[in-house]
Amino acid sequence: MAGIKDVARAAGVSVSTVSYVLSNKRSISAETTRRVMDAIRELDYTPDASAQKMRGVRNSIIALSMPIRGDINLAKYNAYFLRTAWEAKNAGYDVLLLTGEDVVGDIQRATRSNLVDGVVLMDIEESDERAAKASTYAKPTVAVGYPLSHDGCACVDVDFVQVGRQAADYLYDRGHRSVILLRDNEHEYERRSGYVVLFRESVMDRAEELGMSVLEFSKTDLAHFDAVEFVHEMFSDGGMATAIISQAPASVLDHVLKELQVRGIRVPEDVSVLSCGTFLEGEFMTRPVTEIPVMPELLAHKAVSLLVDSIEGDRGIAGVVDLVSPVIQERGSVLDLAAAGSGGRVAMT
Amino acid sequence: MAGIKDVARAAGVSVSTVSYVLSNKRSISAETTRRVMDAIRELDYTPDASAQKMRGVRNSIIALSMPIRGDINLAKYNAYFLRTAWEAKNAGYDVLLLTGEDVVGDIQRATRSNLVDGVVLMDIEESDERAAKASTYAKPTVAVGYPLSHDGCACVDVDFVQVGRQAADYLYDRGHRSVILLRDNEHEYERRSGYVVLFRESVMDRAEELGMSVLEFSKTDLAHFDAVEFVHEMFSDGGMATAIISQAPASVLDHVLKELQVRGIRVPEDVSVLSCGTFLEGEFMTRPVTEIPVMPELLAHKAVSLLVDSIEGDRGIAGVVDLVSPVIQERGSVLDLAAAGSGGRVAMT
DNA sequence: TTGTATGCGTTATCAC
DNA sequence: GTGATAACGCATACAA
Repeated sequence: MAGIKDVARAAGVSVSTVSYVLSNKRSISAETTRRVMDAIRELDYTPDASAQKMRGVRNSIIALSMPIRGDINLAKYNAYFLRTAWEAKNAGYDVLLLTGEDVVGDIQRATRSNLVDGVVLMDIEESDERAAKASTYAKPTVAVGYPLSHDGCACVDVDFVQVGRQAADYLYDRGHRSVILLRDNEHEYERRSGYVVLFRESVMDRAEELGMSVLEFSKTDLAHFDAVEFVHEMFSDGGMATAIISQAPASVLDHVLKELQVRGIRVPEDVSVLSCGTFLEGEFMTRPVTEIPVMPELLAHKAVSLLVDSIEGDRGIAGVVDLVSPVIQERGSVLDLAAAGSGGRVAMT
Repeated sequence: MAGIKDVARAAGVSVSTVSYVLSNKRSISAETTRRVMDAIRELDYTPDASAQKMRGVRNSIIALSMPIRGDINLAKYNAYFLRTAWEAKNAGYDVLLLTGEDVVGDIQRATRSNLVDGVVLMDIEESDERAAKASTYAKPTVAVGYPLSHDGCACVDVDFVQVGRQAADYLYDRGHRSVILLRDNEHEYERRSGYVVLFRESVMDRAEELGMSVLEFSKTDLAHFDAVEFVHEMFSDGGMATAIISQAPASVLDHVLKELQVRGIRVPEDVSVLSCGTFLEGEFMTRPVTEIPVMPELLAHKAVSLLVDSIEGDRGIAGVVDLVSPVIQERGSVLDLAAAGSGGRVAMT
């Protein structure tokens, strides 16, 4: 490959002139500029990235750590991953993928060797080793998620406590006094209670404050979930519940919708459905479901912005936490009992 | 960050000694080695990647170009993408993601600036600009796919001509003389005829040689596909066909399976189904379908191996084409008419 | 407006 | 077995 010296020779100038033409850091005569640019084109010259970096020029590469687990939800995963990659590129950064086994080691290596300028941690669990060891990384780090230990990095996540409150309030305001909570599968509860558990507790607390009864149903392991049993249990138990708050994956929820349909139970006329902490967009659903979704685009944007700010402003972001307020996505699967009861026909929200 | 000089000072040796301790390129006394290693640990020293690269040490980074199109099939996509990332890491390489708009420019920049050691092109179309311009990249390049112009890069793909022949032969050998070809959607035909069209032509050619009749059905655009119409048309047209060769996405094929089920048409007793060029593993199917799949793992492995060989052996691979032979995946959806007709009960394959 | 010289952190050559 | 130092390609302070 042609180097800056070759360009200089071809253009009949010194190397510094070539460098300055490229960086615009001092004025160069039009004639010289032209000759240099011609030589650059002629030789297909591209500055060597390593040499530039050694002179303190930024890499513009961020590491994206995304462990490949067996049980990931691809749709949700991609929503985060693709969007983060997009945001990074949009901010002028390339993305170095870190998917290895030795996650922490890889990140340490990539940051300490100055390979990357910053790190984004994806698919965060409650006890996330990557986040816990963030202070050992040599570059600013942002976690998309809210792990327990996060001293060394910034965190960006949906405020799941608010999601819980909002879910309870939303149903209460529409006249619901008895609901069923279809929990995420137990595996998730064990692993990433970070948000799964926060949400549950928040729902329960708020419901108690409001005097709303909540029945929990938790046998939602994807492989063994039995929608028939769920619907049966739900309606046999006094049949009090007027709404389902679902925290389960789209496929599980859809099984429930199908079973309801089979049994002639209408949504939302006979039972309302509200999905929380999910990302139903793009999933196939028997019918649209009102949801308080996680926000991949927003979180990805915030994470990358925060990181880039830190990189370019040389500001530390360790310990920063940005919890974004949930936004309900109405899709007509929740009935307003108050309105419906007060005369007119069913009022969808 | 601590540099090699700091380590040298801390260990009371010269920088070259430190370097040699790390590289094992000359014998160092045990005592010196110990002192140096201690200092390295003490200072958390990691060599600077750029400085190393300037001295000719390889980066161990490969670029992975994967354009994010709106209509990608995520499951299939991920199978390729994740596997390629895995293979790369396994070969000791990090992966730099290139998802931008200006694909060719990005690859040129990344290769010419020595940012990466090689390039893998994913999701190749028939007329793929990235592949066509591969000779302008400064590093070896492998395309996973088989584009028309590929002078500058190596190509790795399934041999779709063989897939077509094999599909025809497979059904013919089992007594089928009249089949329906459920084509991939027209959009794919326009865009990536690279393999979609190759396959179709091969099926048609081979069928003609064998004297097997093939009826084409092509209204398979995901959004508008009408399984009811398809099944109706299929069985109203004289009802000759005993098998379906499907080139359609999993979701489309599954609609067909469901419709067949609804109409009481059994698979494979009443009609056989063979899916080609798909990747049904992991997709939800009403019933298992015998398939001649694309081979993400194998192709990813071949692509990365080829690339790494080229990088580490400094061998050129431009123009190399590796077309792998298809392997049929039997899942009992094709009936052996010959065996079934010759006495015994249905023989599944 | 342009050229010369230095140094970034490392590896490898040469000297001891 | 170990140390001093040139060179990698570039950006910039300093000269002119």
